Amino acid sequence: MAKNTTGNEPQIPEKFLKPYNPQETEEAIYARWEDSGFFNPDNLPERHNVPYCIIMPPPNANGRLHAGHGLDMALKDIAIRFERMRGKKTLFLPGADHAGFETQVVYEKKLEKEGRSRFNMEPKELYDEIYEFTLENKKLMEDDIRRLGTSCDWSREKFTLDPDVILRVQKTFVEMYDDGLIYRGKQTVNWCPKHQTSLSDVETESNEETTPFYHFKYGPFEIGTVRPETKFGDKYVVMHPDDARYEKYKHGEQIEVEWINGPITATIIKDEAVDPEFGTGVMTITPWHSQVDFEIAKRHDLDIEQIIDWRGKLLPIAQEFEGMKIADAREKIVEKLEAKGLLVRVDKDYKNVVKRCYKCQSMIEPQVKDQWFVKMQPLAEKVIDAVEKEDLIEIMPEHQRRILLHWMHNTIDWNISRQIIWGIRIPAWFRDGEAYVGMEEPQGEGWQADFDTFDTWFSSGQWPLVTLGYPDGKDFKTYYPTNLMETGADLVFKWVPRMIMFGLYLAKEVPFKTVYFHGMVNDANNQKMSKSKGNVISPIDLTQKYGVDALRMALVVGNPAGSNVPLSEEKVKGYKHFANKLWNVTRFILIHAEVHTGSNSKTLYTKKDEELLDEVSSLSEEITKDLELHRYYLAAEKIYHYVWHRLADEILEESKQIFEEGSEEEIASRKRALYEMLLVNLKLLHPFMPFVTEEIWSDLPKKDTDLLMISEWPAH
RNA sequence: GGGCGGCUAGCUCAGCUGGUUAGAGCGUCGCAUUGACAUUGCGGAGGUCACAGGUUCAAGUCCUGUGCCGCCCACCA
Repeated sequence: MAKNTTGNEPQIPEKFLKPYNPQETEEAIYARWEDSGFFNPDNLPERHNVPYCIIMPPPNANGRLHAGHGLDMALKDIAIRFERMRGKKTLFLPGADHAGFETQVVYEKKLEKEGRSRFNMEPKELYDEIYEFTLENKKLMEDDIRRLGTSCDWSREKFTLDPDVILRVQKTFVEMYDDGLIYRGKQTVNWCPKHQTSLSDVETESNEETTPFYHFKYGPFEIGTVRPETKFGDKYVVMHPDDARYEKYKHGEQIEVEWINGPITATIIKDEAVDPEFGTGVMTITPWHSQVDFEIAKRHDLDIEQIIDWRGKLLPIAQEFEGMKIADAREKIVEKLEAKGLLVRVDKDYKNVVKRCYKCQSMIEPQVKDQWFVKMQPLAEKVIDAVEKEDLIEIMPEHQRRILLHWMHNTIDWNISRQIIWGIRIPAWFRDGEAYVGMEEPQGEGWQADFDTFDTWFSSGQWPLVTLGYPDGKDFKTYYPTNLMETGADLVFKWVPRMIMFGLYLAKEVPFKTVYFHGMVNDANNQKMSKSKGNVISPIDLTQKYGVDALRMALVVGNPAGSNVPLSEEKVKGYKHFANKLWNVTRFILIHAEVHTGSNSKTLYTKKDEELLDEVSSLSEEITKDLELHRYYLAAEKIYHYVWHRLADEILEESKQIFEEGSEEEIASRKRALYEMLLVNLKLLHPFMPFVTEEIWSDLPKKDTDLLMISEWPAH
């Protein structure tokens, strides 16, 4: 108990005599919340009757959380805690993503370190190892989510490889196939020669690079290329049909030209894809290794030949260059053409856009491959109708709406086949060029199962549906469409439109009413965090140093929708000070409340104190409004400002004077008012700083609920 | 090539539908302070709101243009 030196000192809980120490309390508080059962909406008291649901974007189950997750979890948890206290029946549904390609890449790096390779492993062996690895990491990831104070219902947690999820995803594929929305086709795909898989466009990075641009003599023409190594099969020479310079050459005409490995017969093709303004207005084509060329070849029914194999080495067509890697072959081929007098000139500082694998930076090799494609146009149209015409989804910040729509207006068919083991199997079988799609293996001999797995976004696109148990689940009926989808701005392409698409296709309803995009969490200088720059800040380290509440405040204050937030240790430290300030405010109020509590509990408030209480009420209303409008950054700043600079700096200071010189009525009124103000402030702060507020609450002598987490919000 | 942002105090940024002398945090300078506060308080300095036009009784805020910075998308070989 408190030191009792004069005999008049108050009896306040001893813990308030020391500074607030988050490390000593956070774990126990989270356990209390979890044990209370109130994370599960089914256990909430009766007043919580209107459903409110947020589905957690499942973090990748292949490692710890990063600072971005910290913001992600904080914003959602603020919304959920606010709505829970307001009496909503709140479901915050957590999950974990197997993260197909991402995880496989992480695991391959691990194998590499051990001197192993996935290419020497049985598929089943590899799958089982990654599965085990993922389960281990999933636990760590979940610990981190708990650590951040996230009030989600763990009893409903979903993993993207849960059997029911797999089943649903496969069923969707079959249904879409039956509806004509999925087809198998030979198309140019983005092939990563290192990872041995095709990638979607969002899994590649396009950067402008300086590459030598070679000009060669090709019969009577001059052609340009940055990729001489693909030119072996070039037997078509293409020009624009209206190009007057080449009028005398007729479409389909054949000419003999001297080329890399001797004379070949070239065919003249006229096609409007050629830009007469670029170079000489003449090009040769390599349909297997270029999307544009492939399209031209298809239009004119030309031969299509593979030049580079799946590992990035030249095929027998290259004759003496067979088996060489691209980089080596390029040089040698140019030398040979030069020796033959066919090299006209080289532009050394030519700039062009090079596509690379977003994970390993290998140059993407366009390859032609049989893959499953989603026909995007009919699906995108539904999204456009829902978002643009019917305005069924509020998107924050507003400009992301335009970006999303722009993407939906310009979408191309989506390759969903991945040549990796770590994912959900595509339910298809092949026999003699015939394909069968269905949930069960077809009858008959000789069917070969498709080895490929789904692009991870094909399954996570259905996340709001599968987590709630579409189509028959009780939760689906209660919580779909969900209220808020809060996620990173980078997912405006990858994820959000796909969820809307699948939601409209399967459930005929948008999956969420509001989308809130947050920006990136950068370092203190607002530079992107990256391992190579060495400026990565671990959220968990920060919580250990300063407490979770401080981290949450630092991430949220001054961070409106869509903007990037610089995270500095100084800022986090500042909010640790704030937690302690609140702690001491409580101490002050408890001391005086205890000293002055007497028989006159019926004393009315003085006019002055009524005004103070009114002021808190209007603050509550303002903050409620801000939270309703998802202005978390403003709400957090306002309550911070009030507690520190109004309550502590002014009201408490003034109270000291009243306690010294005021009348008995004034003193009694003030001490009651202060206690009221403390209660309201703790409630207003709780969504932002759940731990310190709950910890204080647990020692208050008088309150409306045992746990602050489910106490009643002070405004409507 | 197309799209989207940003430009407000030394730094990081707020400023919602246009409305008094433009705000916060950090930093800085001065003063006070052993206290409810290890982590405190009070006060000060510091801004032609990127630039140029326009609309308006009124513009940081709306419109047009310019400049610089950043991000995203893109199949000119």
